[in-house]
Amino acid sequence: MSARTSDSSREIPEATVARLPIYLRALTTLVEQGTATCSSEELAAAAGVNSAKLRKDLSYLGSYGTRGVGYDVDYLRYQIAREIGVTQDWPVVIVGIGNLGHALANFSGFRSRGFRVVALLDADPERRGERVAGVDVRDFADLDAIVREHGVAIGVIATPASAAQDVADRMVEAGISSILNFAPTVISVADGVDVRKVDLSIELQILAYHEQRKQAEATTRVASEVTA
Amino acid sequence: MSARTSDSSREIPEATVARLPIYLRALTTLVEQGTATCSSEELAAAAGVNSAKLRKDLSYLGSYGTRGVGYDVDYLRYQIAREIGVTQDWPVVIVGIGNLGHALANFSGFRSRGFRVVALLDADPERRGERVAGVDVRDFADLDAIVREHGVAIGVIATPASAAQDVADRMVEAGISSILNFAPTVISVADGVDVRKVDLSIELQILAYHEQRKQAEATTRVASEVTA
DNA sequence: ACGATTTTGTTCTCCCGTTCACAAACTCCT
DNA sequence: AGGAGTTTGTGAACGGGAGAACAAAATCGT
Repeated sequence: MSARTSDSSREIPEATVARLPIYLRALTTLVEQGTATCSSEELAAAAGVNSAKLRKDLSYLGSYGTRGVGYDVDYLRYQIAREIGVTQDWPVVIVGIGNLGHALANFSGFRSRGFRVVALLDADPERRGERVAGVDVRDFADLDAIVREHGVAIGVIATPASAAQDVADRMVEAGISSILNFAPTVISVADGVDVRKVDLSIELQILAYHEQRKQAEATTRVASEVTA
Repeated sequence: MSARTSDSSREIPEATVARLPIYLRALTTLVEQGTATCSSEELAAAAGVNSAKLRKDLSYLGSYGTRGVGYDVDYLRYQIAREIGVTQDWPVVIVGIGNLGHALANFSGFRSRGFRVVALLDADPERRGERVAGVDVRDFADLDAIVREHGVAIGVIATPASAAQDVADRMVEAGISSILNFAPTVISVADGVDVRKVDLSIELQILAYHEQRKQAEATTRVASEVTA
């Protein structure tokens, strides 16, 4: 075991990693439709990307296609799933069971993609005993025990912004090393811990910016037509 | 009106646009704390970015800082808000009032940032008459009338994946030109329509990939320590 | 009034990601 | 068997964003 650095040494670019789940979903749809093989062109169309980009992305994983033929849908699907790591089961805890926490707990896309919600936590005693999506809401203080028991590596923060940093600190302390943050605030964590954030209002604001530009351009065009 | 292309001709890079809302939020926090001025270093820290990047981002909007001093928090906040377009009021419709739709309708970050939910729509007759966050759930067929009446430009899709493309088509037809898509599927729209997507399971999968890598590296390290 | 100090705005360089274009490799048909 | 037709995988060119580094401009102290 020395010359064969074969497998895990390939460094996959971040932009590619972000697209692999999209390809995975497109392939799953194709499998359900009974499609056995597909070309890069077809798969790219289903994923909404350029076919050259798709091929380059896939090339980072290996050579799983056949020239002149295309890709075996089921085989490629498995390879991508394995590369992402969703062939194994990932226990997840959700902290903050408000409106959003409820929605997340009930989200079927978790379960179907290798994620299992092992605990719902909330600091508010009022919420305890409540049962959401078949899981009891428990005390946030139980975090340590739950992480240890289930070997949880991924935590989801669905609390108000004011609580997010504290929750993140406690998560990292408990041993969680990947955090998905829905709270509208920047959280800082130690090196080695990954944080991704999802912010509804930021997405809307980006749309608003472009919308404003579109509308401004439209009125400018009208104005110049009038003066012309 | 020819030499003075002054104002709206500045093309702001997409990466910068995506960060402006973060700066806006950080500035709002500073205002609430009663801070009058701040340096690029402080603001960058609050926003979780590099200070050089922050300054370059702000330079696309104009010269709103004072060398040797920093930025007037309230003034800069207003300038960014105006640039993004959140000084005006944006009417928004949400389609699909399931768990996620509920959470979105109740999300306070909408209202506080210039977005007003003018209608909640669902195709399921069961849901009608229900009242969420002070807004009645109405028939999806009313979309055209509502868009016309309120001048809605932004639509939010919170339906299952199977319905998303159809909803998007109807939205575009009704005159909506910016869509925020929460359904886990790729939707295609005409040119000139902006689509942004938020996908919970994709974010989790990206985290899973990195988590898997971290764990693989940890075991490799242990293995090599054993053989060493 | 003027130099020291602070902090912005901007230039320059590097790197990552996208896209084009084509060679390699496979199938199919004759 | 061999040529025509497909489709993948990749080398190379290109564009945009990130960060370092510095010049310009403001304040402050003497």
